[in-house]
Amino acid sequence: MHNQEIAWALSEIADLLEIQGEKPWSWRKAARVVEGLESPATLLQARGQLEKIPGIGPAVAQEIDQIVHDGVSRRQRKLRQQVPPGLMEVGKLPGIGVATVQLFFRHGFTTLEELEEAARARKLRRLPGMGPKTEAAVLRGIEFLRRHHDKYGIGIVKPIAEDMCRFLRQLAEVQRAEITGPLRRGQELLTDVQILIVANPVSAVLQLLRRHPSVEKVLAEGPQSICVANVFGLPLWIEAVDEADFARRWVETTGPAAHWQQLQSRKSVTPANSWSHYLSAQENEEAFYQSLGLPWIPPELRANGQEVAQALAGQLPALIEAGDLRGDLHMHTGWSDGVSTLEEMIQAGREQGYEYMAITDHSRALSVARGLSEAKLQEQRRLIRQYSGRDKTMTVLAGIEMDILPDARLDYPDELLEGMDLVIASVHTHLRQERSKIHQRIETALKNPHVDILAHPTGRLIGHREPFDVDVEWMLELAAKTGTALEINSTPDRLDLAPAHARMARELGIPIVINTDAHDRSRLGDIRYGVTQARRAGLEAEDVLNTRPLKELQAFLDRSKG
DNA sequence: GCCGTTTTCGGCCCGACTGTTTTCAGTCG
Repeated sequence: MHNQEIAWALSEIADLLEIQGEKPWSWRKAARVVEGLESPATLLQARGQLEKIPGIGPAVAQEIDQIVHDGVSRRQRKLRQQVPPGLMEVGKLPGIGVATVQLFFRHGFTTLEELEEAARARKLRRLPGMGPKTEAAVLRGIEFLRRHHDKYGIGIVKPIAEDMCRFLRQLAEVQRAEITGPLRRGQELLTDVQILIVANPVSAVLQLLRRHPSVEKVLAEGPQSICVANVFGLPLWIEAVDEADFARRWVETTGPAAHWQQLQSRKSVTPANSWSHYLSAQENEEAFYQSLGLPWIPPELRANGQEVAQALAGQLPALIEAGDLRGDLHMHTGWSDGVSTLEEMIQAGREQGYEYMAITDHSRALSVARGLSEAKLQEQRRLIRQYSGRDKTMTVLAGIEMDILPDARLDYPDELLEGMDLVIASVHTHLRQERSKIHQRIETALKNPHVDILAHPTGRLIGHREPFDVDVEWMLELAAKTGTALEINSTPDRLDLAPAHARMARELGIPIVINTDAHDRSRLGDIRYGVTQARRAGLEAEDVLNTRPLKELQAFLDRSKG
């Protein structure tokens, strides 16, 4: 069982307890701790070492025992019975907290449907503490949730799919197992996992899958395929194909439909009668595309079919790869709201094989995140430079993720910023300001000569929160003028800039950086999601600032300070 | 529920805005 699955179970317990009026601090903390564990919690559980982890006491440890053993704990089952299932959904509405959920519950509203009906009938505004605005917000929120219904973020889906592929590959009956479908194209939100296998005998593999410990139930089944749901209801499709047909089916299932249709229309230009011949003969994608007179098109570029014309014209970009990155320029430590220590983060950066990295904790205004006072920041900077000086193989930059304040001022004075190796500016608060105010804030940051990078430029949280009200084209044009770099944030919930915007940024010649924003050393690996995002935007290594050698990066950072 | 003491009980990230109210509870990051 994946640590993430255990963390979700603990979070669910926390949510359920909270709705019942309890204060489940330790359950939330335990969830966060388990999520960030280096080694599998199942292993620690088997060795009886769970309780040794700070944040996990006897009660939580016992809970994890049961979750690992049975998939759910007794407490979870009991709590689920006590709380109407629809209420959990209600709690996800933006602007609706526990207290309001409880209020709704007391007045007999336990599902989104009931709430929607009441809101439309203008009855919700009559509840104590409610008004027309909240009523409208509830309707907007319901619409938002509907749009993201049954969708899972790539950060959740990909590890599950990879675990399943690993499991399949180590079976003697399986010759090949590959992720396919929208996940392979790097889509941000997904409804399922699709895996293509070559196996013999197929029936033995399907039989095994039915009894796989992560499988909660079988949703559909045929002679060549099976669809199972894991404990969190995520459907996994596993389809077996003949080895000779693998490449064709892999391309077809990777999709999307428009890309496949374009390929089919190429049948006429390939040698006579060869379509079916090539289709069955090819076992790898390169050969398959070649048979259609095309170079191989990376999955991230497969879209509306225009990429086929681009490929024909020999204009496919040489997409950036994870190995091109020489450093990560945005991460947190325990000095602010990170989990790992400064030393641990630096060590983790070393293990990533980076040439350089930047420590960028939060600034003082973000008190929730224990943002650093000026004195603390200077103390940290001193420490970082000590570490960096000791290591000849990797440079650690002393940076800061500085808040852009609600009144469009920056959180630190220029004199302090000037002394930092790297300055990131971010909007974290007052996200619902009107556009003119948001623009004013972004303008201040971009125009400041000490600001090197604007982080998560639109503030979106995929599936949770819309971007703040910003005219992205306006922002990109300004960034191009000021020469400020824009970030592709690799946190799977953010992936901000979105590919379309990153593409525009590239066209405008804006330096782009791919960062993790890791709050935990184990999350430095999330950089791959940012790279996927960059590939979907058609970015090449040279478009990305942190693929460049330290000297060139340094030249960029010093550009405005001379 | 967990932790760490000023060690067996109290604190648990905290300040400001929003939408509702006429002084504040609730939400958010």
